[in-house]
Amino acid sequence: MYRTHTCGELRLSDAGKNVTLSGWVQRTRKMGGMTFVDLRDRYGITQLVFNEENNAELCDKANHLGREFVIQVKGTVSERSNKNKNIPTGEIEIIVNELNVLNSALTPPFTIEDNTDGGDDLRMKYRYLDLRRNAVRKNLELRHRMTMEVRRYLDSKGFLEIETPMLVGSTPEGARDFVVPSRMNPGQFYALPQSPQTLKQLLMVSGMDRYFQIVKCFRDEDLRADRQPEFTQIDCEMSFVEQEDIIETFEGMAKHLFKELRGVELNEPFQRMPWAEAMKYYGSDKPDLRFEMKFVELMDIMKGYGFSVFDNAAYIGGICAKGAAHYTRKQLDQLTEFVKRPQIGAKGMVYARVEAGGNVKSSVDKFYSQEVLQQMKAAFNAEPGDLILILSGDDAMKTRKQLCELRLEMGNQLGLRDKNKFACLWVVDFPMFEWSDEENRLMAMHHPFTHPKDEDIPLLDTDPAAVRADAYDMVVNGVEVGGGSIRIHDSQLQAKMFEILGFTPERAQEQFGFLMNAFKFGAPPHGGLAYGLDRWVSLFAGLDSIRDCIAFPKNNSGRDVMLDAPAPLEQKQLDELNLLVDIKEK
RNA sequence: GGUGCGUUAGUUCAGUUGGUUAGAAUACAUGCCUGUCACGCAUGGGGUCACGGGUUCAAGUCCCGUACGCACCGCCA
Repeated sequence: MYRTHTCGELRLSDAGKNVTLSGWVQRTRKMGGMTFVDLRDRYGITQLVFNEENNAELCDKANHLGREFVIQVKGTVSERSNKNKNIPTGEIEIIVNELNVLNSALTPPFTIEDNTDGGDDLRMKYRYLDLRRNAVRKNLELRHRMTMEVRRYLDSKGFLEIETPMLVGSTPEGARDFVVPSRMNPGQFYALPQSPQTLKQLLMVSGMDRYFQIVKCFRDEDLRADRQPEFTQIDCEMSFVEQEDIIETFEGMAKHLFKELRGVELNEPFQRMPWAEAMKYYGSDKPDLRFEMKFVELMDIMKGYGFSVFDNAAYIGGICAKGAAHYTRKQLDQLTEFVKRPQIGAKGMVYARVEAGGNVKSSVDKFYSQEVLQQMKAAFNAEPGDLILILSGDDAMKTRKQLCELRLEMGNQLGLRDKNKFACLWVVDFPMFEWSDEENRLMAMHHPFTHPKDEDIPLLDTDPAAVRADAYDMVVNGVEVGGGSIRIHDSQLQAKMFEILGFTPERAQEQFGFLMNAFKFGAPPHGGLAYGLDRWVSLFAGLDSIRDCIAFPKNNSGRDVMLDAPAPLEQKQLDELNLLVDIKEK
């Protein structure tokens, strides 16, 4: 038997027991004739003691243990004379009488400790060592508990977990597909699913009624800190439901997760905000509502006083940072530099401080009387000590996005984005379509199976860009943690949708005929939602990157540096698949 | 497809205006130390300054290119 206990479970009440432990050597400390060894496994650390006076040979053996050696020891649990209050096993230690080295180990390339000296790249290359560290292991444990709670909650609501295939057909809309060549069907390709969207809709046609799946999805797009080419969705679909039923079910699940995994009781219904309002007041479809700092539009107040930047603008708007009037000229210049960065793209920034007496002192005083500035102050409900920051531009949507960046930056600087505070929100009434300059046509904002709002259906013929959808996103702390919609279940309406999206009837039939045909055989009204598991875990663990909650993630270039994938195929494999590789010169 | 930052010891980093033998911490090895737990002390080994080219009497340092890493924009139904 390799062990009678783990390295995290022995306590003072176990004193006197003879035990066998196995694990990794965290570190050794030699104190003259005594040697202490910290033995680690995923449950904790237990201190081993070797004493030259008792057994010189054994102590010498312990002195030659290296970091990360795998050992087994037998000994007696003993109360420590000097207790360590920092670890759960700190009141006891093992007086060792037998030591077996099960495996030696090379010196690891970085220290296996909470505060490792290893950089990201190195830790990814030796991810199996990185996973020995508490920080990363805890994230995987949280992920496990989350999937267990998801299953428990959905099972209690009558959902069936059903697997859908990983080898499916490529679809034209949406992200690029990862494709898989078929050996048995020369020249033909599968694609890995971007999501099981159409399959889960077919399960509704099958009468499965309530489906879920914790499922890998694949998108061949560039990566970000919060985007991996393969990621995990909690994918759900329900029949005979309206938007309200789905929101109720999955708000319930969110509350369940908050309670079980974070100990946070959310009793109030989540805030709802139409998409148009989110864009108008926060410049984003995923506003961070941990802090207010709503946009105030100033066109009526500040246009027409000879300040040409504002006079020529299509949008003037600002935010009020409570109590930030103490910002120095240098700090304000840095904020101006921030909004002028190319990826944000503002031309400049106007600021105004509300002074102790209530006077407003702005960077554009020579254009505006105190009277106008007071009107502006009133529009913000600003008080003495507040700082007002204003952006303008000739494109309202772009300027709002710039203001959104500024708002988030001010939230950061003023410490308003506390990782232990949670602001949950449903963004609803998304537009059905958005214009694509690249494609020069309307594209589905959510996906082409989304049901338009009933009252907007007449607009499909007259003004499709104004049509709103029965689509909704859940946003927590400015992170889109999930989204879904009511689906079209009528083959006629679905055909019309493809027409608006620029599909010919033939092409729609070819790509999505399986779905439209299925709808002719009695499709129930249905809808659903998908949560991003990686993002939920990151949110609960307070991570900056979803990589930290994925056991073996890809790097920024989509590479697995541990496996060194992707890699070229051998010619034999290419031949078998009838593939020719022809890399174009750049 | 694009922008920014980075690449120096096993690791994390410093390296001044271009100027002698490239440093620190940590890790590693050896020795001392009988209650440590980030132990302490001493000694030691360890460098293709990412790669290629250029400027210069002289390049870790300046310039150009390439590769790789990170963040972001585009992209992500």
